[in-house]
Amino acid sequence: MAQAEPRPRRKRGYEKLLRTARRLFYQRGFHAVGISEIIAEAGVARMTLYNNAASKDILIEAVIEGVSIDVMAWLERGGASIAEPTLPPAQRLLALFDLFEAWFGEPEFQGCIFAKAAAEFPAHDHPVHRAAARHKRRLFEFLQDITTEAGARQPAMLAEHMLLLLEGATALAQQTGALIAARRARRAAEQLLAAGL
Amino acid sequence: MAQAEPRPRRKRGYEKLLRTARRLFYQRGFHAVGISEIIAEAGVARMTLYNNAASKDILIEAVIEGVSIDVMAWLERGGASIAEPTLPPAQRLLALFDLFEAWFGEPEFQGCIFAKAAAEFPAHDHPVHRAAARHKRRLFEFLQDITTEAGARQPAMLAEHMLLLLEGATALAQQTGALIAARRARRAAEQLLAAGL
DNA sequence: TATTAAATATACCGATTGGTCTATATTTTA
DNA sequence: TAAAATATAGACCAATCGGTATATTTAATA
Repeated sequence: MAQAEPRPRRKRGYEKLLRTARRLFYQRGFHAVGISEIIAEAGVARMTLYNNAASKDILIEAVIEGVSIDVMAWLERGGASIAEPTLPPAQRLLALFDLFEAWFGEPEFQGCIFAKAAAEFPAHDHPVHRAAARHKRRLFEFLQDITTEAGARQPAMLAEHMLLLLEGATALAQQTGALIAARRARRAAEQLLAAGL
Repeated sequence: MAQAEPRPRRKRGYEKLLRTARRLFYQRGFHAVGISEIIAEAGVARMTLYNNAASKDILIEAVIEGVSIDVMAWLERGGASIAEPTLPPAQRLLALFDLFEAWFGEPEFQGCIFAKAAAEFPAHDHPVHRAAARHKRRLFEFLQDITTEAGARQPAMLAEHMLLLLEGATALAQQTGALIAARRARRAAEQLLAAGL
């Protein structure tokens, strides 16, 4: 019964390409990073890209979708006790802000990759823009599940308030470099929770 | 002999170039729009750019700074009754959210140009990034003046809460296309004002 | 009016862009 | 082991990139 293999190593080159592209796009921007640089840094042949993605835009879309999947999986798996069932829901929401503060402090922090994607591909019907919007919707639903569970009077509104604060804090932290934004957002969240639960 | 400094000549071509660049950069992104397209659309010679700005980056910096000046002047002049001295300060803060809602509804709305600039020029010491951060600081001080005048217990914190909500609403509106974000942000602002005044 | 700054048109540059093609080699799987 | 994916190197492409050079013309001011 030799079945416990981790995963068939299919498309190793493309996966490495995706990881490298994710890093470079996030650190320097989608238009600022060229194909040649990505494949050189990934140590991969040019055709490894075009055999798997029809264009740079589609590669970017795949990167964005990959990040979204990873983020949501991490949140739902219980990253930083957010989904910890023993904690009261309000505490789990506030834990999110602590988590964001830690994120802002990381040296690689460069803001929200979805906000950046939507900014660089402003057309609402562009696949990359749509992928970014999709993620924000997933995030909202994730928050709404918690506010509902917390017994909020208006779960959707409270979830949107949390999302507004998280989004604002991330944007300000990236623009001004002031990671205190997370702490300030947490204070605001505490007050909104007190009013809305 | 202290002479009156020579009146700067009008540089009509360059000013038209700046206006066109502002529009194109905002609508489609800084890296996505090339020099040739800008000068073609402005109907201006290539050298009109390079006689006034040493590089594309410096042109972008000038554009950003110009937008910041216009925005701040408009706010301080009393755009949409925000600086209307007859209104109570709390109402003036809330008027800002109504104003943002109207902005989100404009067909040309594409988010915050400063957030986009900071996203496309992520290096904190890049002149364009610094210019964007500068504007956010000005905005914060503008808000802080009002919260102070309103007699807030912690004017700085309240101002940052307002900024977080405005920033978050703008980011979400651009990414998801949902202009309801402004209305939701206003509701949150009402609650935070009630708690903080 | 003479001077001079500002704007013009156009040709040019090397580098880079995203993308294609081909022919060979390496893995994976049936 | 053979067949079928997958990855390889690298030449090649037209188009565009940001930026420079030069010589000419337009327009504002002293």
